[in-house]
Amino acid sequence: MRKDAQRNIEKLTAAAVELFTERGLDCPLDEIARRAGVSHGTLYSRFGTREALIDAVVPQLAEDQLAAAIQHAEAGADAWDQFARYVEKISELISCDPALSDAITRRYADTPRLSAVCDESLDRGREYMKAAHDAGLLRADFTAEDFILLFSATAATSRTTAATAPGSWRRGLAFTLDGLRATAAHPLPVGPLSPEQAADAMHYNANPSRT
Amino acid sequence: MRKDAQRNIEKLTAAAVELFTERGLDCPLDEIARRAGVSHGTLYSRFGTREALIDAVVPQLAEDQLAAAIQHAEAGADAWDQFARYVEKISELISCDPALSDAITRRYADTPRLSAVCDESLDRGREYMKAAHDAGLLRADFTAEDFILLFSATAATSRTTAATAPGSWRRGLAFTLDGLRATAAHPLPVGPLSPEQAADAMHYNANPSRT
DNA sequence: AACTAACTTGACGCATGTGTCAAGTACGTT
DNA sequence: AACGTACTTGACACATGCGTCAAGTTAGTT
Repeated sequence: MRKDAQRNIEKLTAAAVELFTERGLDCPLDEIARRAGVSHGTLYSRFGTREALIDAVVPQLAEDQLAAAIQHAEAGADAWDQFARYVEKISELISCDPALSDAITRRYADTPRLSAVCDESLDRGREYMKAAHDAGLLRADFTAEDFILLFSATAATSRTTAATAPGSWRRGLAFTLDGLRATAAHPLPVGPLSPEQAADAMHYNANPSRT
Repeated sequence: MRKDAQRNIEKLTAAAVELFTERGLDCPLDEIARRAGVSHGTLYSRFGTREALIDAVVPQLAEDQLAAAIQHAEAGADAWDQFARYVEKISELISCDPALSDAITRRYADTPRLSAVCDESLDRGREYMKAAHDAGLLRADFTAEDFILLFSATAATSRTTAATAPGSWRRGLAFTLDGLRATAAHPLPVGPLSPEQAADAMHYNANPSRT
């Protein structure tokens, strides 16, 4: 690898981090190249596909932030608190960083490293869930597959209200969390998603193109 | 107005109803023209803008369906039930009909007739809310402006899971509704949206274009 | 049946974004 | 310092979608 090529990769990586964070993983590749100060041909020749660029850049970003979420959760007083703080913090990440939002909701499929990072974090969520179940604080019919319902709801709410009422996803989430306490439970109208359904829903490639 | 022009308007209207319902209010105008069997130039000369077409076509659609929601709500046994059934039915409309989803979440702004229809339905929602408040069944800190949080969450969930687990928005909503009962209430982290914020959030023109 | 105004057409220009490739540039080796 | 290869460039082709308009067509009046 020649030095100039190496330098370009670094410039592209840095620009990608910035733009992904500002605008989400679907931002125009041309802009990334422009901000990096190279032609977009270079970007294609270095990374080939958007997915490859994402997978080269975002996992680190995600890992750092998701680690912070775990830390935040650990400060919880009891099992419920930890569960709630975990969900809140992930939601906060989703609402503050479009890149994280797209990562966690699995907007792009061919990003194995990124997926691994996110899966790992979800595993932690599952532990908090289990602990809260065992403590009898989280309603028993909440399953690991329900996380996606929480996160996609928050993602939508924060997108809708970001411009006018930035924090209000917290309000929506608080309503839902109150419904997740064991004491609030009423029978649910439909069963949980199967793990496969949840995985598919996660890999649902946004840009709805209801076409 | 010449007869052929009249006929074309009818063909366009019919095609628009179909495509809006299938794909949402943002479907390509060219396709509507194609399905109507006219050139897209005709569509532009008859309606001028997408908003004008929407406002000519969707209010009727919305009115019918929203009326059904009211009817569905009325069947509830008590004030809570009516409130819940109202929210559920609106959510169902959102999840089954992309046109309704875009209408209710106010995806396009310059559609006065459509807005009026939606506002009217929201007013009914407010009445159910009030009754449920008065009966002490709905948590006191839920405000009219919180409806948007509910609906945008459902819209997102049903978009995410429509392909794999069509009914699961009901599950997410059920969690939240359980959190809206007076008995489930815990203090909220942030205050309600102001009416202005809610209005802005509603008029938030989707197609996020986080640009 | 001729005429005119209303109407329709489809090609055009515009903008955004993806992905490719021949030609030109520059690295670093000899 | 000359050379070959790795690398970069920017124009190109492609696709989608919006919006316009001169030219052609048709309705319906005289």
